[in-house]
Amino acid sequence: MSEASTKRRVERFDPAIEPKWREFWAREGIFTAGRRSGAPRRYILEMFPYPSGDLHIGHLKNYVIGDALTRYYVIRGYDVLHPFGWDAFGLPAENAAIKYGRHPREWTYSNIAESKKSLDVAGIMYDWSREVTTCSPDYYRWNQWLFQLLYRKGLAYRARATVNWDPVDQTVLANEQVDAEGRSWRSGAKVEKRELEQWFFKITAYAERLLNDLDKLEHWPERVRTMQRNWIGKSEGAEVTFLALPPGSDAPEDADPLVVFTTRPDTLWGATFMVLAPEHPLVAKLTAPERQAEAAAYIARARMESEIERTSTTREKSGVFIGSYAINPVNDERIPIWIADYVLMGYGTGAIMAVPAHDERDFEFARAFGLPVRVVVQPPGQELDGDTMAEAWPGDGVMVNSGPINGVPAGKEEGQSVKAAIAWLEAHGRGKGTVNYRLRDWLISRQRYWGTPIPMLHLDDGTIKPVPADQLPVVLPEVQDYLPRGKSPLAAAEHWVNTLDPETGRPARRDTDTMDTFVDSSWYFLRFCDAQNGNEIFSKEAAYNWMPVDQYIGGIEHAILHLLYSRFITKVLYDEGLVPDDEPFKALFTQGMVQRRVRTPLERISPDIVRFPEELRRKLELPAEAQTIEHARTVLKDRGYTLEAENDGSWTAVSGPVTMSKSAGNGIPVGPFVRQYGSDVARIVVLFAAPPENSMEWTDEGVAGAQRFLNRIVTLFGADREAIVAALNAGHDDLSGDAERTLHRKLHETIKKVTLDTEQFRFNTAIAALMELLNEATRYRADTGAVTPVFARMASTFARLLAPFAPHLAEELHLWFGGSGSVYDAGWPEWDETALALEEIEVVLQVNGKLRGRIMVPADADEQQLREWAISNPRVLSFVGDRTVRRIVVVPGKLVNVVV
RNA sequence: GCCGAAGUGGCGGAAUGGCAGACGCGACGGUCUCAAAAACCGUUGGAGGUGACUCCGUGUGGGUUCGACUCCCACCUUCGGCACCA
Repeated sequence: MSEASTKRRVERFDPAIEPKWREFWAREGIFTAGRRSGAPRRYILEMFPYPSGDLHIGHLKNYVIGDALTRYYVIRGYDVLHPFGWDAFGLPAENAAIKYGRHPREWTYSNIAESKKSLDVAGIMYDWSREVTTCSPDYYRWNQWLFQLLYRKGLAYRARATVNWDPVDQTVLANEQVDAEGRSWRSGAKVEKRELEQWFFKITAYAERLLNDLDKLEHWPERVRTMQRNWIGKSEGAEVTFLALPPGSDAPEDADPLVVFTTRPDTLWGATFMVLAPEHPLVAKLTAPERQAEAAAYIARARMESEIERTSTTREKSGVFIGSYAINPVNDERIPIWIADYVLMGYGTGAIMAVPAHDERDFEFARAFGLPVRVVVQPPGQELDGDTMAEAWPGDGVMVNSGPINGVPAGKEEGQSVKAAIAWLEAHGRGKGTVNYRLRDWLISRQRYWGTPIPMLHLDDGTIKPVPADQLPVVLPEVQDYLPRGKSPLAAAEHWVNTLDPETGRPARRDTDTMDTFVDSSWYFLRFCDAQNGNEIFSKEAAYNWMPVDQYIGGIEHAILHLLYSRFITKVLYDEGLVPDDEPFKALFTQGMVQRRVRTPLERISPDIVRFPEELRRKLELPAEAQTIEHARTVLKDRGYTLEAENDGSWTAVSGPVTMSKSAGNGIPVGPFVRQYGSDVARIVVLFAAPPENSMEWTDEGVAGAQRFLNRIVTLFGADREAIVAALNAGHDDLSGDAERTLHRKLHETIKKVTLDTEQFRFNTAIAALMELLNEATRYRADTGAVTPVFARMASTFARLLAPFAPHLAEELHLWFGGSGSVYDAGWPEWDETALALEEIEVVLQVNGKLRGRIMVPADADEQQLREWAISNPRVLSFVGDRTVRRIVVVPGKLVNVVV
């Protein structure tokens, strides 16, 4: 160890340097879009949050990733748009208002101020001149404009819909707010179904495009695309028209057409009964008088049940025969009509033909009620019998008992039974091939206060018309009581509700519902392109300038709803010619969660007995209040906890890693952490611990490691700052020494790795590469004992490579090394491939694929030479022994494998 | 049940057909100190050997290949999504 390094003073990374750089960035507008007009553009966006107030580290991860990418592209010379805003409408503000009597607006804006402060002290840099807040009339007026655009295009319509009704809170609930047992999350009451007039957006009109265009989104995670594909749920089949005979009639002229959807029209000849959803509109007419009571009871019961209960696969089949029959159009057979809750009104036509022999659900139903089973697909090598078969046969085979398609191979391909059956149906006018989607239209009405008023007028004669564009926004009125009482709280604002139709002067009532907040977030990324435009939703020019978003970053929990809605609205606006692309987000990255263990101290009541706190006991359902240490250890282990001894002899129960959250109480508040350790430390912890798509565990050890890394940077360069400036000015790098060449090569390897890794979101390995360079540099500095130009060049480059990950320290180093202005104007270093080349390289020698030795050879050694060196190598020879060499595989620059 | 992803040291992870375990954490040993912390240096997949070294090792079993953590087949486990969708 050299004299120089042992005497080196230990300096520490000081978080107190951070505030001045934040002020500097803001003052200089380093991260303001348009600062480098003419440079290549980049739009980087993190999903905007609901403003929940004070942020913890778990919230921060998303923003740290976006900030690192932004800084990387800014230092590379791009013109970057990196804006931020607030998804500020929604229930929490309203609930707080109900609970504390504070106005939702006041509550929301104070939360925004707090959240913004957390982002500021963390040094996450946005172009705040483009900030949007969805609860501001400046924003939601364009929500209303958008609603009216969809209305004009026939994509917004009004219809009756069944909603979840909480009889205790007297309010409508969203599907997500009803638990698996059909109870309200707030009141715990059993939710009822009610029919209400609601507004819908016709997203199903775009189902096919939303599905097909998923193939274009090659920079989206495959699992998100799969989830959207499943959600859209395309299935191809046929609609077949049966004739439903009223009870007691056999005359076809009395019959009503009854359309069913099926993906297996080829099995029509095996239909032995028909099932309608209990809500099906023809049920009332088709129910025989003597069946009336039973059917009504069944329908009432089904109505009480939640969707989840109804669609549970484990429950027994239930249903009621309603006393009438339908005529099967392929063979004119009369089959009984049942109602059963396993048929859903919302999918297909709400009616099915049941083919028990070849459908598992129909089979169960037939066996439960003793209905006949008729085989129409005979599988190869088996003889199915409808009376004895134990389960349905959904597989391949040959069509039998099927009139015109007998003998056709079963299947969906060309020349197989499904296509043949559709051809037959269409030729005879009894049905047609069709496509069905699981996706339903987007119900956007909410009977709640804190949202965008729906900008429509209802006239006394039943006419519904848009509020004229020049009267937008329809501003949310002030109300006394935010508690919904069956209607939106807006309905109580009489002076607001009652207005005049400006065209005719006739009295009109305003729509009292507000829009789903997912409407707000389905186009906010477009508003960022032109956030202050007071005349239009955004200018076409601004949208063409920035859209689509180059990189979108957010949580997997939005994989379906938000992303699907945004894609839909973007397509609508694309069809209007307002945006340049019909997809909003070119690339999507879904980050993992930040987790932290929860530590609960136990009370020690004797040397080997501990007492569990009440809360922990309840949470873990622990049997006893106090336990011996040994027993406590076992009991906790069964619940994923460990028991840890503290230095003072007390004991702590430690949970497994759980996602940081307010409710788990394990969040690390951003402000205090940043003041004590620095935002640069927090960033390194978050980015280095694991690949960003994985969840990561936040630990004290991780914090110490990140701190150590930054301290070692400061220690290595701090004392040498003047010498480094002098060496940088001294001119030529002397690469004649081995140590210098090694350091120079390591530097260029690092530039390459950090560049490529950062572009691929591999921040953990990029930072690992910087650590390796620091290790190499520390070694060099200790061995050389002097600041050489090569070392100085490395130091100044290091500052720039650090800029995406530890921005404050990067600026500080840049300043130390004589840089002027911001490190983000210093340019990103380029690597030199020639610097990566070695004169001598190590080649691996293998015998039968096993490593047996290494030799140093000139980098340009050819295959023949390598072959000779390998077979004359003593270690290789000793492993070859007296066996004959059968083959020699040479990979120049890498290895030689001798096969015997 | 169906679909998808993933299984590598004590831990987070690295290596995507060519030296398994980069980088970090932890642990152990040392230097400094009255002492501790910090910092620094060293060791750290397992087994064997005084040692140079040897054998084993990427969930399990097979396969392809001169060579497999990496590609293919089957299975096991874990996580996520969907789930009576006709």
